[in-house]
Amino acid sequence: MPGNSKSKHITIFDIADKLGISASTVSRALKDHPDIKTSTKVEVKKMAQHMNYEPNVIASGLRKSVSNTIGIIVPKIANFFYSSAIEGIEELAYDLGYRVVISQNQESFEREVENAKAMFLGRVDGVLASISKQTTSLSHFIDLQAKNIPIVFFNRIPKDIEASKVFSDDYKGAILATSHLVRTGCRRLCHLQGPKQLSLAQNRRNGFVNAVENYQLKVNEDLIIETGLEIADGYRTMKQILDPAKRPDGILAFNDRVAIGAMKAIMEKGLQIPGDISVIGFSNAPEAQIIEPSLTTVEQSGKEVGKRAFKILLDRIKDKSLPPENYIVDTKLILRSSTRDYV
Amino acid sequence: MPGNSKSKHITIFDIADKLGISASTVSRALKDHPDIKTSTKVEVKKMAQHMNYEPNVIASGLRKSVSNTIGIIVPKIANFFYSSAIEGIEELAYDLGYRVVISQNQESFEREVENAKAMFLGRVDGVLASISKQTTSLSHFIDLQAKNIPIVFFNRIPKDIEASKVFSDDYKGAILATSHLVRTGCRRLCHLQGPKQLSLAQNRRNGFVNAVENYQLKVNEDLIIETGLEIADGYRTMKQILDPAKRPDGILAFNDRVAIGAMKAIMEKGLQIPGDISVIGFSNAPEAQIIEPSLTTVEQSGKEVGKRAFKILLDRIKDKSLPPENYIVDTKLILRSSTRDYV
DNA sequence: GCGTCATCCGCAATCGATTTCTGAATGTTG
DNA sequence: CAACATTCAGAAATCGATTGCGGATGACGC
Repeated sequence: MPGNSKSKHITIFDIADKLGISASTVSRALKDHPDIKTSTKVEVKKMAQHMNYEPNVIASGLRKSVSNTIGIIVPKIANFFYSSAIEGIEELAYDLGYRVVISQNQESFEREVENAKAMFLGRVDGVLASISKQTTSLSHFIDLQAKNIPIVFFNRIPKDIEASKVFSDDYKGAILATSHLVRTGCRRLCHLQGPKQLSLAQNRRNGFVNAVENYQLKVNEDLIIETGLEIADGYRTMKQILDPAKRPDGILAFNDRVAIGAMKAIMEKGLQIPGDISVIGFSNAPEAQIIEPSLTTVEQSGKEVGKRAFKILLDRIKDKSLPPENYIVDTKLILRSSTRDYV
Repeated sequence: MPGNSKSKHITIFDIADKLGISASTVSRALKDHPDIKTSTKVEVKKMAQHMNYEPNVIASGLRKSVSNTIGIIVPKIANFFYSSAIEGIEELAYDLGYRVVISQNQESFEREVENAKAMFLGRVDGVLASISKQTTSLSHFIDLQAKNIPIVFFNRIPKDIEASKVFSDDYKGAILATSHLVRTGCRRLCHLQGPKQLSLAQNRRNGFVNAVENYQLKVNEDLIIETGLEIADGYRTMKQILDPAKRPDGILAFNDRVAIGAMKAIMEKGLQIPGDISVIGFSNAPEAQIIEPSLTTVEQSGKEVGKRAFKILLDRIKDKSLPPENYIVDTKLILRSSTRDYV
């Protein structure tokens, strides 16, 4: 318990009084302003330390109109990809003295609009956002930009907006995965596609289609089916196409959870994975290693995406005139047991 | 694009000028101060809306010395329990106009101390914290309290501190789980115990021991083994006790991940779950439903814990004189396929 | 001895909202 | 119509740090 901590905060005035100098000198001394001579600086710093001075970032922020805070908008925090991304962002931000405030849109457009507004009210210095699956209009983000708050979109990115974007190479990932299915003997390929509005769903689909065509195989439109994001969605959708006559022998799912749902449906039918049907997911979520057989999947590092997005945002906070920048985080295929070996 | 949005923020002075009144009147009118007559209030509010005025929370916070921000310290965001807790907290906080800033201690004591300090610097109105597994000293939290910042600990709670605490009923959960093992025929019971410093590990252990004793069974100290938090820990530890002579027939693991590691080790040996060995986890993480056989586990709702903790914190932010309050969130056993049915 | 500079530091304004103090205008009562 | 109460609203101080401008001091040259 050092000294007289009267629950009152120490200010630069307190230091100034103690030293018989002015607050402005204290302020300058503390930040090594050249106008202040070294001996004074030393004295001030010593006293500041002695008095346990901690600058009030609120006051400083008011004056400088910065908050040293960045805002994150994600669909749902309790989702491995997003919590990983946040983890990555927080790590970097923390070391640079930035605070990270979080809000979730819960896949709701209205909520996302509110989130964006709250970010403005909170005077964040910049925003990292992943849009909800409902989002079509972007005016809430454009408003933010108009107020000179830089935005970097990550993972779930909107198309029609001039802004920096960071996302995984879904297209390449889908190509890799689909090619692997073909090269390990699959011929009737199926894609359990994600919500159409999401550009990453489109990219995965395009990768799938192009890879199939590359191998001179027929793209069976009946086997490209839009589904949801959850295990139940994969399960339900898969059940519909397990009819022996038309069933696929290789599946690229929109994500790992959908893949797992599909696997459950397949195994329930008594079919073998990968013997009868190979399955590949997307994300490399923790569940992918748990399911039996373990799930071959396209790895997307949420942490890496988050970090990249943060770096790009930081540059734009420091220099608002920088043009938008896109960054595509590499993906790779993680081979596990839900696909066959090469023949 | 409404009007002249010169990227300059609208202030109460701008409104005052436009209306030919003073800023103080605007301030009062906007918050329905009785000194202001209704007609003025209406005018001011209309103009505020018209000019797209948004109060500057930084400035208001500086004056009122509040930040409408609460801080959360967790070990790791990308962990289902914590991300669920944060999700719950954020939901409540958002609707009440509180911002949520997050930092993770990464299971490091030093980092936690820094986190706590950063919370103070950021002038948060209150803190929700889960301590790292390394934490023994608590002076960083006591400092925070001394500065009049209320703290509510959740889940990972320290013992020796006068503060509000919210945690799951680990003791009861362990009793329920252990009793279930006994009642479904297990006789040689094993507990893969979590890090000793964590009080929740102690509570689970105590529940386990007491339940075993309740059934007049012998508590085999060799089968109470301290392990880590991860799949690999469960796997490694389990392997050591699969010696046919001494192997257990029922296991209560510290958490689901440890349980899953243990299951992998058991199945690798060719043993049946639950035929030869029953396994119960703790948490009801998403992985518990994925593993085959699906894992019987003690459910702990991170969301519920987070919400409770936030409510208690909020009360203490509003009235700093409130005494500490403890809340124990109920747990229940989720029966799945890693345990036998009743005979 | 006086002007010129450089060095060092303080005054006061500023950021935007809030709040205390104060006073003017209006209304009420005898 | 005087005396007093009530209503309403402005001026200015405040929160704490920052910063443009300028004052004070001393060194130096001519």
